[in-house]
Amino acid sequence: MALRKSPVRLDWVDPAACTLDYRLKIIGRPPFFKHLPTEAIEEINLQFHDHSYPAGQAVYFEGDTAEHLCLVAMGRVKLIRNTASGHEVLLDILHGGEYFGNLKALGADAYDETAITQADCCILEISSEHFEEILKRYPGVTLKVLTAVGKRLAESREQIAQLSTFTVDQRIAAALLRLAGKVGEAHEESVLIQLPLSRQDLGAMTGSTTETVSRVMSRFVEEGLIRSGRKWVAVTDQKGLEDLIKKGAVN
Amino acid sequence: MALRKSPVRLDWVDPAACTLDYRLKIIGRPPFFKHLPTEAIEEINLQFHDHSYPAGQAVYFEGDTAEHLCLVAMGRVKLIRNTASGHEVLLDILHGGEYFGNLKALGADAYDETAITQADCCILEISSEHFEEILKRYPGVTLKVLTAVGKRLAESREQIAQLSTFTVDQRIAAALLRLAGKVGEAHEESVLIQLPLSRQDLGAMTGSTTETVSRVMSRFVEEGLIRSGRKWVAVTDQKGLEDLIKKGAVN
DNA sequence: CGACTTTTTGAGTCTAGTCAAAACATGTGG
DNA sequence: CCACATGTTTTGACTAGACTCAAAAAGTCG
Repeated sequence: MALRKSPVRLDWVDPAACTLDYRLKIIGRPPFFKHLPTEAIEEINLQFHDHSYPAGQAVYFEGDTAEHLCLVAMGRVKLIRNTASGHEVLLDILHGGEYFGNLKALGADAYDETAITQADCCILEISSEHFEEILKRYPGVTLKVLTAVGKRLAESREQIAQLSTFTVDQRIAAALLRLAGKVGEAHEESVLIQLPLSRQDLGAMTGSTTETVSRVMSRFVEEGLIRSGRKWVAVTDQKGLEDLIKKGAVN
Repeated sequence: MALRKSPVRLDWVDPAACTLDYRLKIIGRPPFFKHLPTEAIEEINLQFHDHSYPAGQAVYFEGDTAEHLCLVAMGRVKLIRNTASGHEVLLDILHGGEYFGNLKALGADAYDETAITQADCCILEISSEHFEEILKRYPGVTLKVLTAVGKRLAESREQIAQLSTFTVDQRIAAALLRLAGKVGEAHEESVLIQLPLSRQDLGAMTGSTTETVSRVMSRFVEEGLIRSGRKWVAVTDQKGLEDLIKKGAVN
């Protein structure tokens, strides 16, 4: 069921790709800027600096002083925590228009996770101070930021509940559905998850191991729930995966 | 090693206990009100209503329309999520001065967890609208709320990392240390966790089962790390528990 | 093609869950 | 104050899900 070549196609990122037009589009995406008029976005744009990162490079490390709020303009960014035991936990994968830097810029001192580019990226960064100025100038934004963070908190708690009660099968199914909903690209028979996703990544997302993920995914393929190859996955039977998650209810 | 009677003593709560003085003290505790002058606290106080709940009663349920932000004045409140599989996940246990209601009041529609009193409680509640008015009147508060929510997000992510990589032993040790730090009461040889805490509660906190928690705790008692009885725990060897958590590093 | 990475498969082990029953506490009412 | 009803904790035996280690197979890229 695996294709010869990965069907995942990420936009090629060259440093010049972040045109003014594109920057404005990206800055207008986060829920806390979306409602602002074009002039405001243009003004805010002046405070952002863009940086290009090749795939696999760190934007910042866990423990660094939290000086920036970042927006993914192009590419994909992984948020990772390294535990004392040397294990890697993949907290989230972000794509165009999503913010990170965890808003530590506001009050806390250090980043509590590492941000690594998963593909070539263009990242827009704003300093803590400039962001606070924006909050002062556009008071409505603060409340929206609060809502956005609240949403992330809710998601984290959902994740906690899942890790606490789901089997590995269910956690993997949930992760695939979440990613499909987020960066899914509809094809004839399936929804392609538009990012390079290895078994190891999935293991780190679900609190499992590469080998176990591999076994489970092979079974999912046999059962016709997904199609998958090296570093790519497509969901073919969304309802089937959802049923698998609910199935725990029988216990 | 178990005492005949639980050493945990919670203040008795009678409906009249929430005197004006006490209310003002509690309202001044959350990080987002702490910095306000007395007059402001007094004004804010007028928007809060107090409610008494006997132990084991729900303040609100998961899915209810999120209409209130709450403060624990007296007693203890458990934040719980019920999964589709019928399992209970204990997200947090709150005590005097801590807020809950998850700030859904700001933007989102429904509570995403159930709040149940673990002991007799006095809860201060404020409506969504009144809270928003306060945010407008005291602009600095919004930013502090944001910081507070950000902190909870960071804690949740820590929790995710722990669930993903820790063994049950380590998760239980971490939970005990967290609770000891939060509601711990120093005694000669130990730190008593000042709340009624059953093995089942600990199971729900650590994504484990009553039986497993019981076995692990018995071992902890043997090893002199804790002392425990029916619905109470005291940490006797904090460093021992910390070592246990770090021990994963050997893997 | 050949070096490298990722994925798969296999066998063995162990942690933690399940089910069932006993032991223990606690509070109640006689 | 004792006996009973109830809820909590402990213990035991068994099972199974998932991890570990090791090696082979399959993709990918220069």
